[in-house]
Amino acid sequence: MARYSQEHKDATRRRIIETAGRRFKQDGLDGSGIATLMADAGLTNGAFYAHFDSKDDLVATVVGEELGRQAAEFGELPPGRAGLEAFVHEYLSPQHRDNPDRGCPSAALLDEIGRCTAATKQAYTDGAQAILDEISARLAPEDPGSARGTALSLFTMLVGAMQLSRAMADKELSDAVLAEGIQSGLTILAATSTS
Amino acid sequence: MARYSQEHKDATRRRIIETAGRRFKQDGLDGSGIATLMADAGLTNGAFYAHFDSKDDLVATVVGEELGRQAAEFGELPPGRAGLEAFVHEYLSPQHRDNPDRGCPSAALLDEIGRCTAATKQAYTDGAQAILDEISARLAPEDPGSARGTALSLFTMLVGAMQLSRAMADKELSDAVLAEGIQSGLTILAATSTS
DNA sequence: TGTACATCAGTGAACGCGCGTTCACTGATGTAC
DNA sequence: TGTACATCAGTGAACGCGCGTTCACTGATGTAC
Repeated sequence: MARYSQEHKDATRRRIIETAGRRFKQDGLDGSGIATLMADAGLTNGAFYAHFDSKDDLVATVVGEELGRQAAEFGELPPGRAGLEAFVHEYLSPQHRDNPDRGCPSAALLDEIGRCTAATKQAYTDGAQAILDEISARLAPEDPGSARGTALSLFTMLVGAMQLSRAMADKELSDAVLAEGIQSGLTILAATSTS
Repeated sequence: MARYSQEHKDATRRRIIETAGRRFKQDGLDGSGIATLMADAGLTNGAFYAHFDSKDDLVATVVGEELGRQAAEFGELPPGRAGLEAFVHEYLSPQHRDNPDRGCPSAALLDEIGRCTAATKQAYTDGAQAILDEISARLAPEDPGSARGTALSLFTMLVGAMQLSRAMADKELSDAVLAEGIQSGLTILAATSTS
């Protein structure tokens, strides 16, 4: 089976990227091998190198794709500040906690990204800036730059709280982390609502 | 060389734990093999199993030890709320960012801990509660329970900000994340200073 | 329109390597007599 | 006090395994004539 059209190759590449995104977020960057990942995508290991130079190349691509998607998803939220409140509730939900494969790449992978290649860190950096831009623009539409600090505070708190809730051995404690995180998130939003 | 005293065995075990703590925080839990780690501790791979049942056992032990040490270190800070301000500054310093092996285990490993065995998550949970207790007690000495939410907000924001600063490809951006994180941390502390 | 050829995505076995773990062995020390 | 023995932390080679990567090959399709 071979010699397909460019659209077919693009579709296969996209399928690998999306499968890898799910697996990486579920099992970690080191916890997902190429062979398993390709089998998940309905292919064999050898085909991988028709699409990517190396695993590092895939990681950088996936990280860029995941963060770009997350930034774009802000467009689906209710407009303005209300959208951020909805985001806080969705982000710190049990569904998000229990399904990392469909969730935030930062919550699943951020400490590992700090140990990755320069290309991966660059892809992450670009994507994170886009996300912080989205948050800032909703906090202070007339002067987004002034809300950078608040946006960063909200984002890092959410990421830390989700990681913490996933690390809790006890479900009640984990739920409490989510609930208190939501309160903190809304407080951070409220603290700037008059500006 | 063998048949040493109990103190010798305890010292060796401690040396393995401390070497592993540094390596795990530097290269990740999956990025540090037993053989390399034991060589770092001045031993050969086989000796490992005279001290631990498995790598999972070591990970759980190290996570517990690291968090316990971090909780204990709050005792070295200036008393009261001023100690928390000092903690925020130290935590979000370039030295901490650039030396993960000597730094916070949560900043280095939290998303990986969420994928570990129940024993490791339990060790993390216990240690994290001790840390949150230390922070709460300084925020509201007369009623620590009331400051739980603020303590959690501060801790998760610091962890998220440190991970983010380490993931930035650009040094200036990384420095900006630290600086804005410090402002956010002090704001969180200030918001509860009247209660 | 029909035929010969070039392309290249995908196959699947194989590469060397490091992983976590096992195991027969060593030999300095503590204990028993 | 001197001797024989048991202990067990540590050694280092080996185990099977999965890793990332390579490679000779396949065969359906697009292109050239």
